[in-house]
Amino acid sequence: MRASEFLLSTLKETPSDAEVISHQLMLRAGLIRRVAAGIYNWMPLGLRVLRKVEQIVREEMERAGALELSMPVVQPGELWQESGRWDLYGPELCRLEDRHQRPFCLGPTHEEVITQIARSEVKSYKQLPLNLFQIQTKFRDEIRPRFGVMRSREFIMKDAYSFHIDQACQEQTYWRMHEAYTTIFRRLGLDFRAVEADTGAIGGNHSHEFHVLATSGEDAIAFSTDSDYAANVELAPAIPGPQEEAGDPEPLLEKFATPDMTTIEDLAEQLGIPAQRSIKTLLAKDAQGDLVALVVRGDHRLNAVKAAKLPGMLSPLVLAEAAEVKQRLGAGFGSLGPVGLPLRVVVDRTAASMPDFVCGANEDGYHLRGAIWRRDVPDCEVADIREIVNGDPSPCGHGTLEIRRGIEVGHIFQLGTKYSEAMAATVLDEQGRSQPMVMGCYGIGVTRIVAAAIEQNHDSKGIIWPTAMAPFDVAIVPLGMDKSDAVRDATESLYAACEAAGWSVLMDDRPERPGVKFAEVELLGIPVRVTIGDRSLAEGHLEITLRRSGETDMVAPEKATEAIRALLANQ
RNA sequence: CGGGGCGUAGCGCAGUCUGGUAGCGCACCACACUGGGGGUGUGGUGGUCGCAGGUUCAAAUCCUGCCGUCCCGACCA
Repeated sequence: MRASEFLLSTLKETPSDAEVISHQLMLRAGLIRRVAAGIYNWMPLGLRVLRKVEQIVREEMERAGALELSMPVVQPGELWQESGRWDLYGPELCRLEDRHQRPFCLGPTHEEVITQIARSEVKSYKQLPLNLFQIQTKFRDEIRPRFGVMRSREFIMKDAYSFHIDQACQEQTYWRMHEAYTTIFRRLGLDFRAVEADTGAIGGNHSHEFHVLATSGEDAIAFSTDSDYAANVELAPAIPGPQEEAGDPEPLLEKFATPDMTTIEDLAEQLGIPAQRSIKTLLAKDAQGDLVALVVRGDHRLNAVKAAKLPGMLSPLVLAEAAEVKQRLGAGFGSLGPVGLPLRVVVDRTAASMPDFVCGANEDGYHLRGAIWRRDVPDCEVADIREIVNGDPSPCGHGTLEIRRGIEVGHIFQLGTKYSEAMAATVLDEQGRSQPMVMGCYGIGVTRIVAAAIEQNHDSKGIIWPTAMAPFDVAIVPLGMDKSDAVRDATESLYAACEAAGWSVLMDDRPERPGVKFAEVELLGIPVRVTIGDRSLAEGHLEITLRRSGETDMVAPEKATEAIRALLANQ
């Protein structure tokens, strides 16, 4: 590709409405342009990247035995009513009517359509298992689209759905997809982790999210320093440290005045009580609307996902209102404690291992010290309800947990028979009995991958593409091409040689100054740059510069393609 | 959905408080110089000042309504 024939729409300045680095760089490099909130054009340069990602995803899905198909973006409301999601999905589902006032929606996902396909095409267990995928535009009317294509309303997703006669077969495909995803992200050249995730409302034995690690990620994930264990922090079990020795003699329970102190920080700052020596008591509602006390150590946070899974609790977790607490218990939020509390009390395992503790006295302006679980709160339940923190022992038994941030780019889970039952997608088994098909579902955020890759791979000059995703493999930057026949000849012959070698090449044949060309190639993040100028040509070589390291090699023109091949293979 | 910010040329912004009929930098076009890191000069193109209504002799500026867009928040006691 000659730059003079391409649409390079780079910006020197950062658009003011872009906050995160990937969004800024995607706009500056001219990969995308905004059309409306959360809706973007993919410009020629950006589309090249997108297509590369899609192609790798497609190849690995096919290698793993999945078949590509294409389902519509516009879907009949009827199908969604059948699955029950027409009423459940909420305003994220963009609904519309056709000219006959029939309900339709823009597909935020395709379970309904795929299930309809399966029930009409698959009649026998002999046709199973079946794994179908598409790379398709989705629309989710997000409350708050943000971060460019990272959380946009219209986006491209690879979604695959598998159908099975039983759970065991589904598990096999599940792990095959796990492997395929691992290969995909490795081929893309991304630093990623597969992490155990919440199986959510649908259930199933497993669910894994694939995260690209980046400090700007929206999700927190925990992983072991010494093993492959990794989990979403929502899910990772919090293991108490070694049990502390009880004081001897046992401390006495003692009430003391704490005027205007209603937070753990107040106690720490004003009375010097370390947060690790106090506990905090939160109140949530159970399914009957009764209050339940949830207790964690002062320096820990409640994990709402874990707490919601306690027997009898509302899910998602609902915390109590201040007014109700005041009325029921006669004390404000900041003065609560488990001692003598006439409620069900659930204590986090780590808090329960404290030999004694400081807590609210259930009376405004007072706290208790010297409280001991066994003696003062004999009827409490103990459970894992806190958020893990850096340095917690790993649940796998090896090493400690480290928390890092990630961008979710893939998610695989087990659907069971939720949709096949709702939509009567059944097959006959070996005994001739009708069975709902067991389903799995596997998604990859294709457009999000592009942004995530930039979050992870950039510097002050711009994007640094992993080679597999780069819009061009090689940039040829001739200097003074219009003035020098030597430069022109060397450039044209290298261009032809690179094309012949099968690389995609951007040849900057524009009459721009060198600084402009260099800055642009660096902003675009093309992995290898070949600079051709009279100066170095006179000394018998071309300059080959790597985007990532900035290193430059001097190479004889006839050895150039060989050198480029080696560099591309190494990137 | 709640709170806040912003809307003036393709991009970044000033001008708004204190009303007088629109400006700067970048980009773009032409020419000249320059020619290995976003160069210099001269001359240009481009704007219903988000939209609608109101106040006024006069509105980018004041008032009202609407729209768009971005950010923050939506469990921590």
